[in-house]
Amino acid sequence: MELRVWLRLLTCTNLLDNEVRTRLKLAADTTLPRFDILAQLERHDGPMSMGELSKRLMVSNGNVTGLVDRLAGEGMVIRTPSPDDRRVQMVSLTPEGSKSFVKIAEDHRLWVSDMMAGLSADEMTTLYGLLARLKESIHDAERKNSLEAAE
Amino acid sequence: MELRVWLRLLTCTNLLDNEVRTRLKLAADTTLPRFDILAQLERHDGPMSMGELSKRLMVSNGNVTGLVDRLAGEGMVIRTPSPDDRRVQMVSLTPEGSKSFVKIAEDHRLWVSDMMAGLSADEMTTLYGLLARLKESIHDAERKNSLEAAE
DNA sequence: TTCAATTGTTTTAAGCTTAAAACATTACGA
DNA sequence: TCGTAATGTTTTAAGCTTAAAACAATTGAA
Repeated sequence: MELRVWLRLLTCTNLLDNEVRTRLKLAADTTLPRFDILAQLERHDGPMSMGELSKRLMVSNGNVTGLVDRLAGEGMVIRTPSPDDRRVQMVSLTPEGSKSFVKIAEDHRLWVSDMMAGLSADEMTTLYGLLARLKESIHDAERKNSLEAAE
Repeated sequence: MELRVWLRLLTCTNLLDNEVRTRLKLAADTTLPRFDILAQLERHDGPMSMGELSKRLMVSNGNVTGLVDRLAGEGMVIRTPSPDDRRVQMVSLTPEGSKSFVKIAEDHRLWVSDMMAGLSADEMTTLYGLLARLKESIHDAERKNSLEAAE
């Protein structure tokens, strides 16, 4: 049973994820990782260091370096050296990047709503709750596992 | 609300997925895509063509080429030309590949069960049902979307 | 029979991802 | 002050992934 739930969870996530990526490509000729960077920058409202971006997005430093390279090449973001610390690169949205993000973000919200439209409000609430429980369960298992490993 | 459910769905899937990948690496020094290939071959019981593998796993042909290259390098699978059609490459598990798969598959099942242990049988059933509903909802949205695109 | 379309596989180019190494700079203790 | 440890970023090597191009072989219609 656990394997079947896991398989279905994976199927749903992949369906949704692929659909979002496809539409992002078609509608805005961009990718999800790049969109995520723009989203973080927009939310933060002001320049952000590479390291902070990497921490917020929970991806490696090197990954952010490459993504920001491409976004900078597209004129969506700009890198500026920090005045306080010469190791640090600050990244900020250009006006074009900001404009582009706002436009896509609204589409993105609509796509997701659209794909979940078949579930009632009650079902959504129940699903939301169960996923919270699942998250806890996974965390518990991870904790238990790392304790065992530490022995 | 839809965005919040989506975010939580993604979080759960990524947690579980990353944990499985990490343990697969630690316990068997392999990767999920390679494990998936072995699983298909084991289930099929007999040689399988590259194209069939690619269709079953729902990934591109080129992707399978690379994965099978690596598995063959590790001695887990073997490629043999089809006697019927000289375009076709058949892939089969070696005894070592089969042995290795059986060992890992049992671990894999335990890991997943372990990470879902916090949910009751009722909760699992409810979650399973809701995910089925979600899957339908996504398919409906995709269908609607492709009809619009065809206009 | 012949040749054009189809089918099966591999290669190529590009992007995402990570871990680890390499660099650059800062911080801090002797 | 000096030198080492820590911190921030980039580079490198490896793997996964796709779409599209290239190849190889088969099929089928004229």
